[in-house]
Amino acid sequence: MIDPVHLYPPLAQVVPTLADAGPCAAPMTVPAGTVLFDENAPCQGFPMVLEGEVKVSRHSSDGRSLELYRVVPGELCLVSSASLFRSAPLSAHGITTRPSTLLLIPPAVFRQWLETPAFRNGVLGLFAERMADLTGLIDAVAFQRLDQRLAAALLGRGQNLSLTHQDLADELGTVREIVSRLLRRFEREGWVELSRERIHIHNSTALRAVAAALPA
Amino acid sequence: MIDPVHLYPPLAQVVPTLADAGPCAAPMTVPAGTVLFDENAPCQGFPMVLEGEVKVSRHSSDGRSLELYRVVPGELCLVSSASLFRSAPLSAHGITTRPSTLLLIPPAVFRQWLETPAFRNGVLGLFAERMADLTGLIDAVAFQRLDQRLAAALLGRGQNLSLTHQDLADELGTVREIVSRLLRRFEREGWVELSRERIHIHNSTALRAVAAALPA
DNA sequence: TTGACTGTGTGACCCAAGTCACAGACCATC
DNA sequence: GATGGTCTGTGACTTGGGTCACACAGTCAA
Repeated sequence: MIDPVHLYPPLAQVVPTLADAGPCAAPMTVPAGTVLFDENAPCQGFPMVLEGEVKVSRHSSDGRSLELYRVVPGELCLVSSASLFRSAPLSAHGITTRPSTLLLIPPAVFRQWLETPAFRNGVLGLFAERMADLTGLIDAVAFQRLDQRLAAALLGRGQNLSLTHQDLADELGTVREIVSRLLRRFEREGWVELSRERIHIHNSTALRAVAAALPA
Repeated sequence: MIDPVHLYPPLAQVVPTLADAGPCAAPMTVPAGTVLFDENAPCQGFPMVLEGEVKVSRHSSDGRSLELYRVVPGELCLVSSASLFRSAPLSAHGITTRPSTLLLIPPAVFRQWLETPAFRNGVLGLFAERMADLTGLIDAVAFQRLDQRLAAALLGRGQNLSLTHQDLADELGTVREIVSRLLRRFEREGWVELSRERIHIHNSTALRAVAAALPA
């Protein structure tokens, strides 16, 4: 099993406690593409990601979708768990992007862990982090053009991305055609090179400039 | 002074504790329009609204602004306080919409209060609530047309609203002209009646239908 | 009453983004 | 190598929303 001690911040400090209480929550391993929770089926318990990645997104009535954020190892998935703190569930959609190992912490245990200040701070820190993500997303969606957001989405994943235009569209909350068009533009500028399910980045500096809305 | 006992949920249960620790945090009263915190000047401490209202919004580089949510009596302002749980501040703008009384809770005291489970749950509930607000806003901005959002913004404030088109624009993250145009459309439909700084709602059912994107 | 200021209405125009309808390209596998 | 799936490119068109440049109406104070 994965040693929780190597989980990275901000919950790392809690790990001793976690290790103590470890046996009470069975870690589970699921393949990529597993739906952990859904618009109308919140999961009961606090999923902590030990390995892998969970993508949390919202879906519009007309079939588009928009990624809210991703949960990486060491983090708790708060959208799902947040519903345990309020009456109504937060409608969002959680899916693993790759094979993942999760710890599903029962509410009772979670509440008990909250007794320790370090864990508490970790959780509050996570909430704060998520709020930052969401407010950032809000003004991206409200105030930025799609080419900027697309450029930003391409960065920070290495030189070679392996995904479809539809994947990017779902991430940005738009449709495939638009992504294709913009990527084509980027290619004509010589910033990227496109092939099937593959984007190779040649000029990340230019992309960064677009993302920051600097005049080209 | 306002009796905290009458503050409404979700922090109501905490009030005994609050009353105990009351003297350590001086309540302060400020006029409407007071800027509590700013993009680059987070307030140090956890402001709890006892009376009045705080509007939290973001501003774009090109002068537009978008309301994130409002903090009403009994709630803590989390955006500002959230920065105390992470390295970077959450850049947002907080301003009172009317004369307000606030309790500024010092971090040390706050952390102490977190020892009591009821307070903890209240705070986590608030965080969850805010996340719900924000995700709701995200898909409004991403997936809804402006007439829907405007209609929604008009509802739930009584029959007679007294505000300028610019106020609504700032709330929705758009510009005045668009709001004027849409309101004019609503007026031509006979749903509202417009005069200077005043909107009278004649047909809230129709507005609700638009807000819900039902075919007119 | 005369300004000055703040709000409102509006028309002309622009552009980003979305829609529709395809045509190919690539890939698997039978 | 035929066939059906998934992915990609693209042109034509629509449209929502934003920009600009005004005119004009209330309101208030000097």
